[in-house]
Amino acid sequence: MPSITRRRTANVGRPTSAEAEILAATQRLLINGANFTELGVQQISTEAGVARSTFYNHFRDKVDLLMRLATELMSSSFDVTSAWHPSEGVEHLADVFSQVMRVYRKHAAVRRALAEVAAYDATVRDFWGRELTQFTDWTLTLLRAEQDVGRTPADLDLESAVRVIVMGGERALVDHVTAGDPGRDAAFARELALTWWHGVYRRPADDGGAG
Amino acid sequence: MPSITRRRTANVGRPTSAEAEILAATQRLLINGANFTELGVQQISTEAGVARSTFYNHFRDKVDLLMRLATELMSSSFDVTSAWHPSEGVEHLADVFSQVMRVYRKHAAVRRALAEVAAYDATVRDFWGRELTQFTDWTLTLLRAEQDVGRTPADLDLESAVRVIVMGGERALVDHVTAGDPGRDAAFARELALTWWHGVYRRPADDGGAG
DNA sequence: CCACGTCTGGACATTGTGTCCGGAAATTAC
DNA sequence: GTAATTTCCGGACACAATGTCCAGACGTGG
Repeated sequence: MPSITRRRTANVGRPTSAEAEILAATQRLLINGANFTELGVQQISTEAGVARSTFYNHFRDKVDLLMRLATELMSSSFDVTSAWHPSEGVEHLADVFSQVMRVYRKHAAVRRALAEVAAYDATVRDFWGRELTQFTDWTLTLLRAEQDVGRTPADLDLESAVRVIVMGGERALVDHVTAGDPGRDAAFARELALTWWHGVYRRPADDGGAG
Repeated sequence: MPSITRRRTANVGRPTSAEAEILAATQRLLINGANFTELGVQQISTEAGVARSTFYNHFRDKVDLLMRLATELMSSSFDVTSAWHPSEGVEHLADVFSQVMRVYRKHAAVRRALAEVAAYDATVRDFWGRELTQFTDWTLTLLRAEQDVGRTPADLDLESAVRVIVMGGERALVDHVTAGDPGRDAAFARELALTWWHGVYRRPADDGGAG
């Protein structure tokens, strides 16, 4: 893959140029349930009301387009999550998950596309992986601290626990958002929070130190 | 997609025909780390020492090939799992997960390919979904029974819990197998078992009713 | 030897990708 | 207003991969 290049030169003077049109069109198509992989450059261009060649004036290829969409849209759900701390208790954690779920629902289409392409494209996979690394690192730090203070069992296998929480959690969340009943978002968030909480602390609901 | 058709006519008379050759070659390529999506019919045929047209004599397309590989190889890890019952306790559950992990490691390549294609192909996604449905149903039944007997908290949201366990667990498992240290399979299995156990029962390690 | 089924190798139509270019159109600079 | 610059259009091109089709080679069993 060549370098990034192709930075717009005088985009400033033209607010809604073809570029924005293409990004919007792609989102529209994705939201309508289109499958990113079998979405041709032609279709995207047509939907955007733009010549196919124009697409290539702005994007190296479909993957480039997807990444741009992602960075543009993905108001990191990480910010929401990382604000939480065990001292705030389980119920608060459930609230956090609820918020994350809202973010997921909002950007569901793009996230679906990301997951889809990540399965077979290394570039996107790495990008996505980097995104998840934030969570992994954060969780690891948090769990280690809890363990040091003796709140979490000493025999907890940190690496495995983090994997179960981050990878597993992400997957369950996506599955709920794509297949579950939106009316039960809160219930799901609570269940997820409680499962992690008790799973990791391995004891009854002693509100996490109520402190 | 057309119907299933294409059943071998006189396969019996020739044990190791092109068909087996192709299946084996594909596995070889996958195990060597090849990406199923960017694996051309030409490459597969060449690797199998067979003409490209021969490929189409046996498989409708690449997806067909993948499904055949899958059903042939996937000695359901379900059998292993479904043999377990809560009365056997957590540690036994960890053993079960260890066994499942062995199955996963063995068929890792094909499973990776399945996950990959499932991301963008409906046929494979459905197939894969059906596979997971077994687990979902089983877990649901089990949890409901536990809840009826009052061993599991009444406020447990069944549907969500199942999602967290099955989808999340599968993902974490795959992640561990592909990215984790094989030497720590047991540790991971145990962590997974303990997290589910305590997460679902929400109380300390009262060995699950000890029978 | 003949019939049958399989394998071969190549031709073919089709679809999608990414590149390139000449000219139209619009924007900016002068 | 005119010239220069940039973008967009639309179409041509080369290239790669799919899936279909067929004529002929090959080998086995009757």
